[in-house]
Amino acid sequence: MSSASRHIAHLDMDAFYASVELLRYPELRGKAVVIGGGRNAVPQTLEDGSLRFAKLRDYAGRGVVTTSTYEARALGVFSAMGMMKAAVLAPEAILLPTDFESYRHYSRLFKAAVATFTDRIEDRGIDEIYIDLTELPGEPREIAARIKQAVNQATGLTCSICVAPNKLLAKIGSELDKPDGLTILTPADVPLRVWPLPVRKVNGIGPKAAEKLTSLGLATVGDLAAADAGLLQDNFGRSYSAWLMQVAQGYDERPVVVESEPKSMSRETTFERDLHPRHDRPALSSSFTSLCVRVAEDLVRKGYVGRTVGIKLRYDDFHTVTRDLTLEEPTADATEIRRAATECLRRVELNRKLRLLGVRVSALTPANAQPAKRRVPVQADLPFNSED
DNA sequence: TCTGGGGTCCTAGGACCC
DNA sequence: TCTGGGGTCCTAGGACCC
Repeated sequence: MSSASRHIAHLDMDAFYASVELLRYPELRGKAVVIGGGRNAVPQTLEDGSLRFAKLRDYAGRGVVTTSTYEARALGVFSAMGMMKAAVLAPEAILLPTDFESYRHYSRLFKAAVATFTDRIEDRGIDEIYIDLTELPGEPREIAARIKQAVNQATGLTCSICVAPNKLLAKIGSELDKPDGLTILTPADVPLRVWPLPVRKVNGIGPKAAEKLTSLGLATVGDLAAADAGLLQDNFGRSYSAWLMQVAQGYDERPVVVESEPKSMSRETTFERDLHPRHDRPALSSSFTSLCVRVAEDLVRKGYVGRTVGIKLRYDDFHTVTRDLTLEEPTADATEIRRAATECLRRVELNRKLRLLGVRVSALTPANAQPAKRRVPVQADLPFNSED
C-alpha cells in the first residue's frame, strides 16, 4: 500500500549566510570568513574609503559561529562552535556580524525563483526547502538543473540539490556533492552511497543517538541496516528503533508539507555575564519585560494569540528549566504575558546566577475573530519588577 | 574553549472526567 | 472495605533541526 514512486528534491543553499556576505564583500572571496559577531564586527570604513574587517582573534563574548566559508571550515571552524574556541583555531579569519535582514531577503529571492516551477514546496527554514517534483513534466535531473540555474540567476548564489524517492534520501543526498551539487539517488544507490555514511548524517539522528549507536558498534548507516532488531529495541525503545530500521533501508513516506501554522513564538537572551536574581534584579527585570514585549509584538505582527505562556531559565551551570501556565483565554498582550510569566517565575529556584532568560507563548490560534477581552491592569509584586 | 536563538516533536506522569 | 479503563489536558524535560 505504499504510494507510487515520487520525485522529491531537497535544495540547500551553499554556506548561505557566508555566501550572502561574499556578494556584499567580494574582496573576501577565497578567505576564511566567520559569521557570528556582534556590532563590533561591523567593518569600519577608513579615511581612504577602504574597509577594515574585524579579525576573529579580536572577538570576546559568548557567541557561537553561525556560518563559516569553506576556507574557514578547512581550519576546523564550523557552525555552532563557540566563537572563543573558533578564535583559537583561526585567529586570522575575518569576522562579520550576522545580518538576518539580508539573509531573509535572499531567502525570499531563492524561494520565489523555485516557486516559478511549482507550489509544491516545503519550507525548512531560511536556507533550505523540499520540492515535490513528482507531478512536473520532464526528467527530474533536468528540472533540478533548471531550478539551480534559476536560483543562481535570482540571487547570484549556488545551491545543492538532490532528487530522491523521499525526503530522507533527498536530504542526505544534497550534502553529498556540495557545493553546487546536483545529485540523484535511487533506492539502488542506498547500499553504495548511503550505507557508508556515519549515522549522524541522517536527519533525526542527533548527537545523543549517534553517540549511543557508536557505543553499540553501529557507526554507519550500513551498520544500522544490519543491526539486530532486539538490540535496537532494548536501547532505543519501540518507536525510535522501528524508525531507525526504516531509515537505514532508505524508507520514508513523509509527504512534502506545503502549509503549516506556527505552534509557538518565543524570545530568549543570553546575558553578557551571568546575572544574579537579587543582586542584578533591575537588569533582569528590564530584560524580562523586554522579552515579554517582544514576544507580544511578534504575535501581533504575525496575527496570533496564544493560551500557554512559559519561561525558560538557564543557570550559570547550564542547567535549564522551564515552567508554563495555560490561561483561560488566549492573548497577545504584553502585560498579560508578563503577568503569566511572572507566575511561572514564582515556581523556580531564584538562588543562583542566571545565564539565560526566555519567554514563550504557545497553543497559538489566529488572532482574527477573537472576542474582545477586558484589559486587566497588572503590576504588583513581581519578582524582578524593581523599576517598572 | 565553556556552549546563540528560534523553532518542532516526543515522552511521561498526574489531574480530571466519564 | 486495596483500588478498572480510557481519553484528554496540562506540565516539564529533552532530543533534534536550521
